[in-house]
Amino acid sequence: MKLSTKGRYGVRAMFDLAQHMSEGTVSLKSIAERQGISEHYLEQLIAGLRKAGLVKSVRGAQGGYMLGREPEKITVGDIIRVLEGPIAPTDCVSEEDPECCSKSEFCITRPIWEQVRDSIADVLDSITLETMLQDAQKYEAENKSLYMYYI
Amino acid sequence: MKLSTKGRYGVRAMFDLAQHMSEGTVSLKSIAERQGISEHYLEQLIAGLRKAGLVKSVRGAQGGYMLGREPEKITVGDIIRVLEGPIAPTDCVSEEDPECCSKSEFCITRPIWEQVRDSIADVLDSITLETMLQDAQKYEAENKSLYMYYI
DNA sequence: CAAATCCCGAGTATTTCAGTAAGATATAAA
DNA sequence: TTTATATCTTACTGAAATACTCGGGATTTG
Repeated sequence: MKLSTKGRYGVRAMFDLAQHMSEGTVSLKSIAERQGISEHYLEQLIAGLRKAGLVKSVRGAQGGYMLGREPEKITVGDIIRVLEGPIAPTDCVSEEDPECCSKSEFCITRPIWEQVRDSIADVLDSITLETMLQDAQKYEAENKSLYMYYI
Repeated sequence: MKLSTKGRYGVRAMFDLAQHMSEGTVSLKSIAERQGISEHYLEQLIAGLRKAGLVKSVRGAQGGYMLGREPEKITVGDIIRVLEGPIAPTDCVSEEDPECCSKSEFCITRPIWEQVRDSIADVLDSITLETMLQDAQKYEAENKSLYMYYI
């Protein structure tokens, strides 16, 4: 029941992009440096985010990435689903095409995993990049400015 | 963010034990057969459950296993924690000794993983073997008796 | 004693994770 | 037009986890 680095790095990279929205495009290199993530590895993750429309890219010199849409329209759930796959504590309750065990019409444990799935999805879908930006501003206003993103 | 077979098999085995409480001890072989789980593999899982006090064992012929305490005092969360470790979508918010990234006093993403952890724990801790037995009885009363446990 | 049963440690094939490496393609600036 | 700066793409790799299998030892009942 652990998130892999894909999901965690992905959320940090997307938040980094949200923080630097005003700069137009942001290079992968600068994100990787600020976040302490391998550049090549982040490249693979962001490729998925781009295909899903969560980021846009501009090639060539002075190119880079930017958010695919407004930060209030991107949830943590969106990012996690792209990078970790559909939310599913088990295959039989996957958000997309659940692989039900054909042997059973009824399973005593399935409702449990469904509840787990829904409670995770509720949390992740309730948090947008915009709410994260607001939280960050709150912390800064309280002079607790020493937050970082190394997870 | 997937449960492994350890947790899933473990919950099924414990529920099986709960269903056969009246029989005194239940052999590993009979649980494995009913649940369609490898006997040797289940042996390893139940060893952990025994060390945690969730099941008791009786050695020798006619021996077997039984619940370590009343089914209303055993939650799905208890079982999952033994077999999958502390609930923790990331190491930095683990239920036991979280490994915080020393680089940061404050992290914008940690509160998110804390919320995820707590929502999972709330679900798993709210369900006991007793509530599962009651659910099973309800289904049987409705003649929907074809439930199975193969996940 | 023999059979049934729990107990214990080691080995193993497969998959996933978390990258690394190498090069192709596109564009802005000199 | 060349060069530097970027994104894009595919392939490879070492380490760890997963989901078992295998072999044998200890304990109790009939």
